[in-house]
Amino acid sequence: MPAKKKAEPAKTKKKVPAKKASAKTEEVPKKKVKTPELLRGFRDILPDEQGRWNMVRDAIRNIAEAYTFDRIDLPVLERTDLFQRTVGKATDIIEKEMYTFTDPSNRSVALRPEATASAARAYINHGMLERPQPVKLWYMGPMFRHDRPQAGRYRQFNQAGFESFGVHEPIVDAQLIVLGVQIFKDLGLDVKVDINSIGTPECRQAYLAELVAYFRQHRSKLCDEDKKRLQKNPLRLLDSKDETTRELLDGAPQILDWLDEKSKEHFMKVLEFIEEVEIPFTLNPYLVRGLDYYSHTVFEFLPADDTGEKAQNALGGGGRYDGLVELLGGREETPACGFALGIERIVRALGDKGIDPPQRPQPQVFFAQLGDAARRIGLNLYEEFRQAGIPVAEAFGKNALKAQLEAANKLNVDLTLILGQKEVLDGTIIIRDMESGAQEIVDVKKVVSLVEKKLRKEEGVAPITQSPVVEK
RNA sequence: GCGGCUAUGGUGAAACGGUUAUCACACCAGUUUGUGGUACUGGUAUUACGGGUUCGAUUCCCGUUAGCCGCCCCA
Repeated sequence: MPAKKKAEPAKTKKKVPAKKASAKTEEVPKKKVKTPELLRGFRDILPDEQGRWNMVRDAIRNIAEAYTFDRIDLPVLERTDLFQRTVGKATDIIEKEMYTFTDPSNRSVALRPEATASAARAYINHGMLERPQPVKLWYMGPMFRHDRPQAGRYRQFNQAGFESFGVHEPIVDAQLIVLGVQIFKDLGLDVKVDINSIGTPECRQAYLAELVAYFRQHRSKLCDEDKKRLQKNPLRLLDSKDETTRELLDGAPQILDWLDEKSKEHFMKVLEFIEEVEIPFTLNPYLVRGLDYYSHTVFEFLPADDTGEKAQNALGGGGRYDGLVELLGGREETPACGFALGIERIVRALGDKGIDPPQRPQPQVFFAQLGDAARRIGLNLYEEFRQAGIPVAEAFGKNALKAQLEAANKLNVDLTLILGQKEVLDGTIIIRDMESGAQEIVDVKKVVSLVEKKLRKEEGVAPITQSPVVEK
C-alpha cells in the first residue's frame, strides 16, 4: 500500500478555490507516517516479474505432470527438531541460518530452510511406504534462510523440488537428472550437470579419514578458512576456492577411489543412463553437498556458460539420501533421491539471457463512459463481453472522455466503445475504430456480437491463443 | 557471521558546501462545455533514516537501515 496517497484529490469537484486547497494541504502534513520497510532479504515479486515467474512455474508443473510426480504442499513451519536431525547440526543452515523461534505453545519451531525433510516426514506420516514405490512427489514454495543477502540469494526464496522415495535403482537418480535438465530445456536455458558420488556414510568415513590425514601434512599451507574446514567439515575442502588448496587437491585422495563396489556400480550406472540420453555432464570429484543426509549420487545444475567464478550460480541441486527416511523413524533402508531448483535464480538466468515470457493477449476493446448511468450499463456490458471471451479494458475511474481515449490509445486497442448520456437514453452505443477514427452508432443490445464480428475481420484467421514461444 | 562499494522524485540520471535541488521519461490534472496518438500549462522529493562538523550540507564525518560485490554457505 503506497503510503504516498495524498489526502483526497478534488477529482470530482469542479474547482476548489486555490487558497482553500492549499490551506487544506497545510493542515494535513502533521504526522508523516513512516512506511514500513521490507525485511532484509525479503522481497516483493512485482507484476512485471510475474510473466517470467509463470514461465518457470509452468515449465516445472508441466514436467512434473509429464513424469507423473504428484504435487504435495508442505507446511512452512515445522518442529525445529525435524531439520536438526536431517539437515545436520553442524551445517551452516542449522547453525546460523534457520529462523527458529518458540511458538505460543512454547514449542521450538522453525521456518523451513528446505523441504526434503518435510517431504520425507510426510512420506512416513501418511504411510506412503504402503503405496506402490517409488512414491514421486513434487512441491514448490518458499524456504527461509537467514543468510546474508546477495543477488540470487534471499532470506525467503522459492524452491521447486522433486523427491522419489522407495527405490534404490540408479535409473531413479538418472531420471531425476533428465527431468531436471528437461525443465531448463523447456525454458530455453542451457545447463550442464555436475555430478559426483559420495558413497555410503561408511565409505565416506573412511575416505574422510584419509583426506584429513592428507591435508594435515600440508596444514601450514592452508589458509585460515580451510584450516577451519579441516577441523569442522573436511569434505568442504574439496570445493575450496583457495588457490593453494586447489593445487593440493590434485594430490589428494579422491572419493571415487574409496567407494565400495556397490556404490561404485550404482554410480557407474547412473552415469551410463544419463550418457544414454546425451545429457552433458561433468564428473566433478570435488562436488560435495552441504546437507548431511546425502549419500551416493550428488549433482548440481549449472548454467552451461558458467565459469565457476561467480558464487550464486547453481540453479539447482540434489542427490540421493537413502538414510533420511530411516533417520526420521521410517522404515529401515528406505532409499530416496531428489533435487531442488532455485526459482529466483532460474528467473534471473532467464532475464540474463533475455528470454521473455510470451505476451499475454492484450484487450482489443476499450470501454469509455460518460456519467454514472453509462457506468452502470458498462458494468453489465463488461460481463457480457467477458462471457463472450472478449477482454475489455476500461478506465471507469476517469471522467473525461478525453482521458479515457488517451488510455485507450495507450493500450493500443482496435475498438473503443463510447457510451454517453445521449446513447444511454437512445439505447445505443458508439463503436469507434481507433485507427481510422470512424464511428458507428449501434444498438447497445447488439454491440457484443458486432464487436465480435469486427474483431474477427481485423484478425483474419489469426487465433487468439498464444503459444509459448520459448522453444528454440 | 566477516570485508568492500553504494543510497537524490515512480524510473534513469545531474548538482558535490552556498539563494525556491536540475533534466528526461512515467504518472495525475488542465488548455471553456462529450473524442486519442502531437503541442502547451500545472502538480508530484522534508536528497534512505538518525546524529555530528559548519554561518550554511544533497554535497564532509559517524551510526543505523537497505541494496550490490567478495568470503562463508547454499538454491
